[in-house]
Amino acid sequence: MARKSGSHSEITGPRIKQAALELFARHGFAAVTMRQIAATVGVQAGAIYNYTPDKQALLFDLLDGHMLDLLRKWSVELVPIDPIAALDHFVAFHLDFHIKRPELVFISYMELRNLTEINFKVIVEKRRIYEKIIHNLILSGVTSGDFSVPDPKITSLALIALLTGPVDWFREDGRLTSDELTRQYCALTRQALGVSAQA
Amino acid sequence: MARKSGSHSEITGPRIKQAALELFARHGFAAVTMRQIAATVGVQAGAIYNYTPDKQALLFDLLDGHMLDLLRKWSVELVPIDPIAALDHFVAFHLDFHIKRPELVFISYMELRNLTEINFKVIVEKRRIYEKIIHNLILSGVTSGDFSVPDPKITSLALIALLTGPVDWFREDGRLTSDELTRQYCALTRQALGVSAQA
DNA sequence: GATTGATCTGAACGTATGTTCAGTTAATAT
DNA sequence: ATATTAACTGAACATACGTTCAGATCAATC
Repeated sequence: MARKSGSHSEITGPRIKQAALELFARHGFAAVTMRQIAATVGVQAGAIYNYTPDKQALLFDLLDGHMLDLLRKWSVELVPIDPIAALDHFVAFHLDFHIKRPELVFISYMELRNLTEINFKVIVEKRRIYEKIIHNLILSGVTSGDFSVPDPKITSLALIALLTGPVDWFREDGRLTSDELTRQYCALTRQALGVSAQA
Repeated sequence: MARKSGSHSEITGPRIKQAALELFARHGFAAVTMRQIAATVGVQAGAIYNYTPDKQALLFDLLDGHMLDLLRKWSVELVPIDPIAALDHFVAFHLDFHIKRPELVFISYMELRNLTEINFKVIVEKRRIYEKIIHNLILSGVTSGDFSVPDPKITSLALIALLTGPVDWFREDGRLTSDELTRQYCALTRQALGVSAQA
């Protein structure tokens, strides 16, 4: 055997994924060509096919990896039992996770339709699992009397939209630190869920 | 002259726009071909060029028309002076306008990057004007003491994200009527802006 | 019924696409 | 030194793209 360590593949593979991510986010999946990705990495288009079977797999791996990362990271969080504390915890987690991955969040939202039917279903199922987390969280707060919302299902969808919004405008080097962002969104969501002023 | 009235152009033109809108929304601007649009309308690809100079203009006209429509419709609204009533009015207006045009809202958010630089600036400027409306509305409520928010600028951005979210999931024939949706989102935004419980 | 001109067809244009693959390169192991 | 083979090149493949345009079509006008 030749080229075990010191091989380029260990560096070229991730670089292709990274280039695909950035280009898909900036120009859209359909508008990006394999040659553009290759040029960004510094290889010829043919070389990409040593690392992915086709363009579709390149997109799917990015989205599926993103959702797996999200679910795995949440599964090891230590979530408080108290609904209000749990809400704060979720808000902080969701904001932190999403703000650190603006490109992945963006393409996960808007390149779903470019997935094949099978790949689409895989991603949607993972998303459904995540939505269930916040839904259950709201339900437990309503049951305990800590939250006051007219419709937990709608509120959970609204909350995700609210908490994902900052991805569009938050900048790490902006006038707002991520800590301040979290504090403000904790207050905002508490108000939105009708948590009484003290606590 | 021949063919003044009874001309096909009066019907084909709008049909091309409509087909482009639906296809752009479903598959993305870059993924849609002129031949697909033509086939949807029932003409050959070449015929489209009687109605638009190129594919780019097709996209721009949709987005610019959408923003013009939004700003014009708001400009003739009779907005209450009282900040809380004005907020309710804005929430109802924004939800109603956006829910009725899910495809336009979707492509306005995600096809911006496929505009040429000049066209991009035109749309972003119109969007800025709209954002200023809700920003000023919040500022007036904070000044009057009706609202309690830590940062009006961030809150205005969060509010737009919150109020545009339903476009993704609201269905006219779903279990929620648009009136109920409006009522719930009025309550949700009041809570989010810290409006005290009575009123 | 001949003329007009807006509307549309159908083929062609140059260029670009995703993907394949025979062959070159170069780092490792013997 | 030689053999081995992962990694990559560069050209080619069939197909598709946006756009153009000479000519066909046909309803309204004279």
